[in-house]
Amino acid sequence: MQTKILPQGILLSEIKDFDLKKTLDCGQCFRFYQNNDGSWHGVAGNRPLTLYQTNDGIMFKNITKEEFNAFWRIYFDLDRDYEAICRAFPDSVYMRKSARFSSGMRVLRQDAWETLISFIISQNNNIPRIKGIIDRLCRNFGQQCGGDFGFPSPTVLAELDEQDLGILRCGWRSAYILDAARRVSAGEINLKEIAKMPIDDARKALQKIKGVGPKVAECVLLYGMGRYEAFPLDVWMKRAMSELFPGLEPKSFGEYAGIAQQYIFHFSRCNPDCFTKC
DNA sequence: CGCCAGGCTTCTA
DNA sequence: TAGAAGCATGGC
Repeated sequence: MQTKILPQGILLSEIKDFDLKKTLDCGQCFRFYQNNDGSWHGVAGNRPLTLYQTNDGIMFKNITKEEFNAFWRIYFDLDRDYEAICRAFPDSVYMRKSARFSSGMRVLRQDAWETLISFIISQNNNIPRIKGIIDRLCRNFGQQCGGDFGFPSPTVLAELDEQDLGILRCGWRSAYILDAARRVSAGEINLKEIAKMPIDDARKALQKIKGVGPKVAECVLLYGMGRYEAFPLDVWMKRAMSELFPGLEPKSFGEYAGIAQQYIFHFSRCNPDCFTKC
């Protein structure tokens, strides 16, 4: 991996396994959108970013090398060798198909709070609407940063009530958002502590929040706490496990099971005919 | 228009 | 303690 400082920003080259579309459009984050010119724009926390793929590599527009190294390099998990991780996955036809189909996708290291709220919103919902609700959440209650809006803090949301959240049009999820905000804001739930706990303790701690069950907790651990052994099982993954990986369980996929999960999720969503028709 | 969405809580047997 | 109903909203 090499970085070059150019007038437009930081150009990242000689990087293996980094595909922007697969990474930003696979249902792990909800704040990035593709522009008409093919570039991507989004916000993580309070940091906006525009980036695009060129013949020479990936351009991170208008940022300093310091910001790249201190934040985006970690966010995009650029120091991990995905090829080596793939070699350690179980020897299975559908594992190989999933890894090949999804190659270039990286599992992001997002903020735990933002991930918690995002996946509370995601339940029994579809991705376009999830993105819309999160956009309204940030526009109405987030801090303005340039032309964008950051993700609102727990303390800001904890002061609101269900009427205030009506503007989100997120239905019954607003009670869950408020419960999470109040507990985190009060220190009753400490996300930094939870991130370091043994994983079963962390799961239990997260599920104390209203509206957080096994699936949402697993997503927070994987996408928001860098716990790569976490393995979210949604309806698609449950089906994939029983039909494509009979006899295997999350643990069978090892230390980086979460990456395997993301590959399999993407593969099976894009190829629903891989399941036996009945 | 009707079905369904990266589930969870609550109710019922 | 397992299984199903109910949940608000809108994308397709």
